[in-house]
Amino acid sequence: MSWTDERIDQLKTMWEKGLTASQIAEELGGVSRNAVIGKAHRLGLKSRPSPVKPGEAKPKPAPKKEAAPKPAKKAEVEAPADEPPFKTDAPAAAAKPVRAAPAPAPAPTPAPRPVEAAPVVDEDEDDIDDSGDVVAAPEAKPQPRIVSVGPGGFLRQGPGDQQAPIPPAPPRRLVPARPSPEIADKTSLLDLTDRICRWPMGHPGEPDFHFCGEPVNPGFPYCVEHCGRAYQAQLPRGTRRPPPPMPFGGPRVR
DNA sequence: CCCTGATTCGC
DNA sequence: GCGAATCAGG
Repeated sequence: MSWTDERIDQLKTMWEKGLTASQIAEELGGVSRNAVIGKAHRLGLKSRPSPVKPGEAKPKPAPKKEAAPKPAKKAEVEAPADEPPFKTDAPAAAAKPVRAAPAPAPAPTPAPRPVEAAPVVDEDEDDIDDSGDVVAAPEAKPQPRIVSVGPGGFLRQGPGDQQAPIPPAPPRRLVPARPSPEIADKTSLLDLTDRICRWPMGHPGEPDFHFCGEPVNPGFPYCVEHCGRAYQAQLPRGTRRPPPPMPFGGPRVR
């Protein structure tokens, strides 16, 4: 896998959202946790609480690379005696750049409590459907853990991932298993071109995962509607409009 | 042990 | 530029 612009963008988004490198790697697929971290650093986005002690000296541990079947090593030339070696242990205040600020005051980035997207309310049938078969709510889906981040930065998580507050008693009817005839002509990964919107609908692995498929907003990878979602400016709190409704199988605006 | 991110360094 | 190997803390 290579780092396409899209993947880089996803990486950035997820990284900034505080997802772990593992989660990001898993989400992106085809890359390892290390790859994600490495890329993140190369991109310049770093930081985030690292377990490694920052203030401690970093004695370069002898590179125990066992894999050194390479006889031809580049000659390591020590710096000539241009400069008299400073006493490395001397309190040279200006001798070396101080790298560990004593008061880093770790950015109090409280894991940005991802707000669970408002449940998709399907109220078009309301009180009907009480005829005959009772649709037992599946309740606990074996879904392991799903964390997806759309290009807009919205973050969605699996059920068991967070949110203790789910006390509201489960309604008797959750999802009336519907055949979903509208998912017949979904846009699959293979259908993607440069001219059709590649905004993900649903999540990889789910049976109805597909892409938007609308004609793109010229110059962008998404249609006009999803460009609005992807390139939102962070509005100040309060001014923010609540919920771009998740248009899963929803209204094709246009 | 598991997890995490940081760093190094051969490719 | 990439990422496995390695390090190091929790």
